[in-house]
Amino acid sequence: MEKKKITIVDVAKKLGVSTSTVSRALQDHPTISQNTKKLVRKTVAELNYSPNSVAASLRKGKVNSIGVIIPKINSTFMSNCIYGIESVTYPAGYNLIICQSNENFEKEVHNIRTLIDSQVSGIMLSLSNETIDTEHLKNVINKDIPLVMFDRVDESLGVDCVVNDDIEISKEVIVHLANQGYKKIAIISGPSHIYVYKNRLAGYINGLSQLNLEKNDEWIVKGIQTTQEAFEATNKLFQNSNTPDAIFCTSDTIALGAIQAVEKMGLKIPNDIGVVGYSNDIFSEIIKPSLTSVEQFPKDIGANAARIMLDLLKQEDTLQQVRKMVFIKPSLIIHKSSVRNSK
Amino acid sequence: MEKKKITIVDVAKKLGVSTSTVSRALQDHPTISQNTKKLVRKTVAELNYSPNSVAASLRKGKVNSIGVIIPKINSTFMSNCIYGIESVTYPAGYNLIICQSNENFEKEVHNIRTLIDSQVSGIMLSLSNETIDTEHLKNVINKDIPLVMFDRVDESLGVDCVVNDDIEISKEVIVHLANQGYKKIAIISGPSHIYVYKNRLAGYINGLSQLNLEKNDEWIVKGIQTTQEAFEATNKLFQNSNTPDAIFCTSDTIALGAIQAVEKMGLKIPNDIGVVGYSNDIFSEIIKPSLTSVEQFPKDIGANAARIMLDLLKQEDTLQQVRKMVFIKPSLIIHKSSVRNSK
DNA sequence: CTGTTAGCGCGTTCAG
DNA sequence: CTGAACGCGCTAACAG
Repeated sequence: MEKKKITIVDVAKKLGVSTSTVSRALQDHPTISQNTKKLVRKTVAELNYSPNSVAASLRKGKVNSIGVIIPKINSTFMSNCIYGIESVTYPAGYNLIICQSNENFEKEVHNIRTLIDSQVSGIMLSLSNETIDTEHLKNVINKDIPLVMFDRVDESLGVDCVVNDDIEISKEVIVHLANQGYKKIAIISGPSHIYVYKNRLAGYINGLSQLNLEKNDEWIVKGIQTTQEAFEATNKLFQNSNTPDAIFCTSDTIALGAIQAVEKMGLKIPNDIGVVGYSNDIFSEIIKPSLTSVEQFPKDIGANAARIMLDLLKQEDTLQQVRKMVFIKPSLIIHKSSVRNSK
Repeated sequence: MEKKKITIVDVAKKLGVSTSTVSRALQDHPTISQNTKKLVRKTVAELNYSPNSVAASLRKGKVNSIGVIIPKINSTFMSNCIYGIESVTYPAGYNLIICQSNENFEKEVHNIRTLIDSQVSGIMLSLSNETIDTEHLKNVINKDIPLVMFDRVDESLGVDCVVNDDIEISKEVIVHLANQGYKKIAIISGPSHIYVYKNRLAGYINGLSQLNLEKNDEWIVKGIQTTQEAFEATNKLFQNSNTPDAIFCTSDTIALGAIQAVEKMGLKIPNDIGVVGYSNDIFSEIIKPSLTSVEQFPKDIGANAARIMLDLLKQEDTLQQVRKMVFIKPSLIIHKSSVRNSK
């Protein structure tokens, strides 16, 4: 029971017109009479014809899809980036082909190849953790395929990027803590080869300098990822003779471990120790004391990256060599963990 | 500065062979000599040629992508479904074209149209909240495009479905509460036209009957979605003369509102009132008391749905009329909110 | 083992 | 306002 695919030819035959007439009618071409258009639409509906966009793409040499490569889709941050991207690309008539690198370099390279072969109009990318070599991206650039990076970017490639303004907001965290009377601020951060952690640390150091606060290498802990690691790191932090009175944690996961350790030591948050997290997970408000945290705007990051992509897609011919770097400013959500009752 | 696209013709010319030889070599066709294959690969690399898969698709009448339509990508549940889908489809060589309906019926219909036009090999779908009419899906079925539904499904369409075993686990929730000595169990649930809530409610009623527990229409609250609504609903629940001693909330969002209301009334969880949530959000463990909740396995749902899709894609010709309904059993994660110190 | 030929379904000149 | 004819880039008969 083979079902024959109905093509534009079938529509044309049934109506006794040429295929070009049908094609034009479907695209609302101005030189086709209203009457013919109506007839065509009617026949299309009757035959339940759907245009083959693969054929159209081949003919036009253009595909209406944008490829997106992200490390993992099942993270709040990334899925919200996609959400933001889609909110911009959908109204513009583009489909999204979404690929995961799974933090794997080989897969990222493979994804790039597939997207190039699929003739996507452009590629939006957030790098995998493993990616150091970017030869595969140079290939994209060579082929003149518009490329926009977001969040996990490589600035050195000279492509448009959209990122969190991690440095600025981290400075702001320090200012906030200083305003609350904390003077000895430690940081527990993630691996420094990752773009975002590097910047959060930079903002911290920057903030300390600006406010002339004490800087102490023992108060700078890097490479922490899990709550458990953060718990241990915090304990170690308080084994020094000179102990901090506040901790800036560059993720909420880290903050959770820090809080557990601090409470176990019998110290009170926020009066003895101030704690600030990063990413404003759902639980920040719910835990006690509620956690001051940095809220990011992944939807805006995605939407901005998508807007740049659409611009790139429009100009295309005019090879203006402008390069954009967009910084999305996160906000500091102040809760109880960093607000002293009496300063 | 037009960059000329290099095609298979360019490769063939440079090598002095025919295009078919190149085509076959690239597909590792058995009748091509090893030597020619090596030569072709070399030339392909030199010219930086990438095959145009749009043209190949048109020729073959087959596209190696699967369309996925979900209500919203930025939910833990859905993004994990996608993760599960991708983990199965990627190794099989398929791309995912992901569309969001945004809980909007019109957009869902539009998405379906786009995917059909794109000639996707198959469509995987989780319905929008708004969707009641399923004419657009009948169109997919008519065109013999493999269709698999997951989570938010419509059983009446006769297509393969993968869902949570909501009924079973909800019964289990009731059994657990009964074991803890709760006898007057209320339910606060979402809109009943949504598949999952309908089933959770069914499981609840089923469980009560099975255990011969008191049934009371005043203890059945439907149509609740936000924490705020749950807060109010809980208050109302306790204005009756006959008040419950446990509440089964069919989402953690609802549970949060219920807990707030109960605590405000001065009742103690779990001794006065037991509370169970659904979905085991990250915060369930963190809040105090920690929340007993149902953990779902979205990755498994996605992976199973994807496996069915691949099967469908393989058989295709053999029109076996088998229909599958796969139930993924969630687990009950028992925390403090439902475990009485003294029964 | 390789070349020749035809055509997938559509959009777009160029003629009327 | 409409039709005829060509070709986008590739694969798959059919022939050698």
